[in-house]
Amino acid sequence: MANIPEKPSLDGIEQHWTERWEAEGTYRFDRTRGREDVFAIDTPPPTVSGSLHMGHVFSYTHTDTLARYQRMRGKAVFYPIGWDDNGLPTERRVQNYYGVRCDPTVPYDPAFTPPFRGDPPKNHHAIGVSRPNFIELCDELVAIDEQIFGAVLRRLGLSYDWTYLYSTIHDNARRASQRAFLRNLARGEAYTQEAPTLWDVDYKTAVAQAEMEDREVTGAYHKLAFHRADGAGDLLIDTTRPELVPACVALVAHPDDERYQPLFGTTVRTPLFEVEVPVLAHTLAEPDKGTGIAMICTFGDVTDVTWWRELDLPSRAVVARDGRLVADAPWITSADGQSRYAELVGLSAKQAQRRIVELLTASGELLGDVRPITHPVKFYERGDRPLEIVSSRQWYIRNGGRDAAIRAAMVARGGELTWHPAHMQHRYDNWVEGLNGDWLISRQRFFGVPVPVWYRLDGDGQPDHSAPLVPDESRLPVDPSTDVPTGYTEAQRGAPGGFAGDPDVMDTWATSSLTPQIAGRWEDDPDLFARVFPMDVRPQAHDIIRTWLFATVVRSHYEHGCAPWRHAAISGWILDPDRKKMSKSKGNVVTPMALFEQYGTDAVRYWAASGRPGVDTAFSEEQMKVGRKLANKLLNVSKFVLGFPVPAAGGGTVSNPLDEAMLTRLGAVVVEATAAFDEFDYARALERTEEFFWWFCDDHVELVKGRAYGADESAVTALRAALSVLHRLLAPFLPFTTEEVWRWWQDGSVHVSSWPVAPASGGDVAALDAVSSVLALVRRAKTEAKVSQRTPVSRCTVTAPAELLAALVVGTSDLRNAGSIAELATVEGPELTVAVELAPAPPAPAS
RNA sequence: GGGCGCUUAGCUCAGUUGGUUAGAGCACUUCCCUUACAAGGAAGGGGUCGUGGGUUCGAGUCCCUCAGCGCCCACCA
Repeated sequence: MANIPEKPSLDGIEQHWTERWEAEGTYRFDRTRGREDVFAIDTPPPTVSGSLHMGHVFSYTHTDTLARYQRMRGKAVFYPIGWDDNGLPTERRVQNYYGVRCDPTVPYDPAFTPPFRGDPPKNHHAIGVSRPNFIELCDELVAIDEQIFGAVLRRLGLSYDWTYLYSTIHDNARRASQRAFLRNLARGEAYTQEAPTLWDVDYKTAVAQAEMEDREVTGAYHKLAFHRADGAGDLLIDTTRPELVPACVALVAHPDDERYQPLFGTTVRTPLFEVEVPVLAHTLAEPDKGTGIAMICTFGDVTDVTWWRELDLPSRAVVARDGRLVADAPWITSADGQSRYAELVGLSAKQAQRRIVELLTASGELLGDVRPITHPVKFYERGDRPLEIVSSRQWYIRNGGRDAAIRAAMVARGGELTWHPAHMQHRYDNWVEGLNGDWLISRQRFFGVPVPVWYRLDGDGQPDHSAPLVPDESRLPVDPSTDVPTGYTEAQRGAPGGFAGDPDVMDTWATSSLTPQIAGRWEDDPDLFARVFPMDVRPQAHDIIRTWLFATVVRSHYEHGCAPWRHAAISGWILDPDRKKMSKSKGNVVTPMALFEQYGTDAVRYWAASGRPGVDTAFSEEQMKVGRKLANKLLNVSKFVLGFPVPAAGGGTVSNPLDEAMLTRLGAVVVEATAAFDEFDYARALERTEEFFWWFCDDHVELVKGRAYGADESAVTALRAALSVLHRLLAPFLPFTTEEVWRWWQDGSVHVSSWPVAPASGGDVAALDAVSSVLALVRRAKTEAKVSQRTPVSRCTVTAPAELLAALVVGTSDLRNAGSIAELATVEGPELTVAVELAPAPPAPAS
C-alpha cells in the first residue's frame, strides 16, 4: 500500500498532478446529473488582452475552494472557464502589437501579413488594414494570449472542466448575444433612438453610464454677460465652458429665485453671437451656485440634457464627434456672430475655449478675473479626454433607467440573490436606484458582436430606423456588413430602395452579460442548459457589480424571468502592503507565475484563501511563507502517521479516551468547516481547520507518539482517521499537497473523495485538555531551564484541584512518554502548578 | 449631500446568539540538532479592543454620539 517517499517534497507537484488530473478527467462535469445534483459556477472570463495578476489569483482561488468543496459533497460541479476576447481592449492590444489600425475603407487582402509581431518601434506609423484583416489579427493574437492564460490558470490548480471552454468572440457566443438581442428587440426591450449620448472623442464611440467615471481636473469659472432684450442691462452667468456659448439655447434659474422671477419668459442675447435665447425656470437650477442662473447648452453636461428635454429646447450642437467645433451654426444670424464663430470652426474644445476667451475679453463681455478651480469631470474609464455629449443614433436596452416599474423589478431580482457578503447588495440597490437612462449597448467600433439588423433604404437612400430588418435565428451569427437580409441581394446594399447594415457592434458587456447562457450553451444544447441554469453562483469583484452583475440580471430577467444565479460571491481587491490598490504604474506588481515558482502554488492559494469574502486584502509574501510551512507540515505529519504499521485489516478500534477525544474535537471542526463552506466562507473553513491541524501536530501527535511507536491500535487508528479527515478538509485549499499525500495511501483523487463527516463523538475531552495543560507546563519548565525538550524528568509533581487530577488519570502514561517523565506524582491543591526535577544534565561545554 | 464598510498587539487579522484572565500568524527575544519535519521545534514579552455616553449582574460584542480611514453613488452651471 503506502508508497511514501523517504524525503517528501513539494517540488514539481504542480506539473505532476495537473497532468494526472487532466489524464484522469478528475474535474470533468457529469452532464447526466439533474439540476438538483449540479453546482454551477458562472466564472468571470478574464480579458485576454490584459494579463493575469494577483487579483485573479486571489478571487479565482476563492471560487475554486467552493468548487472543490461542492464536488466533494457529491455535486456535479459545472465549472467552465471562458475568455473575454471581444471588444475594445483587444482592438487596442492588436494595434499596439502588430502596428496596424482598422480602416474599414481598405479592401480585404487575403495575403496580408502584419509589419510586426510584437513591439513595433515607437516611431512606427500604424498602417491601415481592412476590417476582415484586422479581425483576423485579433483572432490570431487572442489565441496566443489564451495559451499563456491557460498555463497560468492550470498552474494555479483551478479545477475547471476545460472541455467547456468558451470565448466571447466565437460563433456560439456571437449567436447567443445576437439571439438575446433580437429577442429583446422583438419584445420591445431593446430600441434604437437618436438622442444625446455620452461620447468619447478619441475612441469616437458612445459610452454607457456604467463605463463613466469622475476625475478631478482643473478648470475655471468665467463670468459672462448676457444682454437683456429689453435693454435694461446684463444678466451675469458663471460657466466653466465658455466655448459652449454658441451652443446656448436658454438661461435657467430656480422658479423660487426672486432675483430672476421677473425675467422668466423674457429673452436675452448671448455674448459674441447675439443669439436670442429665453430665460426659463427649472427646479434643478441652484440659486447658490455661481450667480444662480445658468446657461443651457446642447450639451455641456447631463443636466443640460435634462433641461433640454424637459423644457423642450432646440438642439444647437457645436461639438462634433471628433471633439472639434462643427463647420456650420446656422442659428447664429448676425454678421458679427457668424464671423466670430468662423474663427472657432475646426478647433478642439480646448482650443476653442482659449480663442473664445480672447474674443470675450475683447468684447468686454467677460467680467472680472477667470477663477481657476478643480472640479470633477466625467471621463470614459479608458479615455484620456473628458466625455462630450453628442446627439447620435444608438441602441438601448431598457434597464429601469427610464421606467420605475422596470427599476423596481431589477431591484427585486437583485434581492433574490444571496449576497456574500450581504452588504454588497447595497451597492447593487444603490446603482439600480440611481440609474438615469437606459443601457446603451451600441458602439462605433469593429471587433465585437455586430448589431444584427439592417435598415430599408427609401427612394433617397435614407434608412428607415423604425422597422429594422432582422435575420431569422437560424442564420445567426450574422454580420450585417457582409450578410444580406432575407429577400435582398448584395447588389442592393446602399442603393435607394435597397438596404444598409447597421454599422455598429455591441458593447462587450452586452455579450458578457450572457455568460450563463454562453457557458451553458443556451439553445445550442437545451439539455445541458436545463441542467445548469439558473446557476448557483456568480463570483466576481465588487467594482463590476454595476456592470457585469447588473447587466447579467437584466438579460436573465427578460429572457428567463428569473435571477441568473442563486448566490453572488463578491471578492475584494488586492492591496499592496501599503494598503493602496496594486497598480502597474506604481511598479509593485508581481507576476503570479514567479510566486508559484518561489513558494509553490498551494502556498499562494493559502494566502488567497485567508482573505475573507468581500474584504480587500493586502498582498503578503509572509502569508505565502506560512502557507508553505503548512504544506510542508502536512507532508511530514502524513509521512509520520502513515509510517506506523496498519493496526488491523479493515481498520482498528479507537478505545483510548484521549484518542476518542481528539476525534471528537476534530468532529466539531468538520461541522464548523462544513457550515462555513455552506455559507461560502472558505476563509473561516480554512482557519478552523488550520487551527486544529497545528494543535494536532504540536500537541496530540507529540502526546500519543509513545503509544504509536508501541503499535498501540487505538493511537494509530485514531491518527489515521484524523489524517484522512484533515487531508480532505484541506483539499480545497492545498489541492496539490493534499493530492500528493492522499495518493500515498488511498485510491483515486482526494478531490473526488467524499467530504468528511464528523467522527463519532465520545472520549474524554476534559482529560485531553488536562493533559495538554500539564504538558505545556512541563515544556515551559524545560525551556526556562534552558534544556532540550528531550531532557528526562526524574520526578514531576502536579498540583491541581481534585477534579483536574481525576481527569488526568487516563492520560498519565501518555504524559510520561511525551515529557520523558520517570515518576509522576499528584497533589491536590487550589490551582494547577507543575514542579519538575530534571535528571542531571551532562556538563555543558565551556563556551 | 446619500449609502456601505473598517478602526482589536509593532504589522496583517480572527473574535458567530453579550458570559472566566481578549486570541492567531508574522515580526521581536530566549532556548533546543529532538529518529515526522531545522524550509523544524519549545517557550516568552507585547493590547485601558478609535472617542464619549447609554443598556446590562456582565459589553470588543447591543444602542446612540463623534472622529479618522477606505469605497460606492449623487452633485459638476
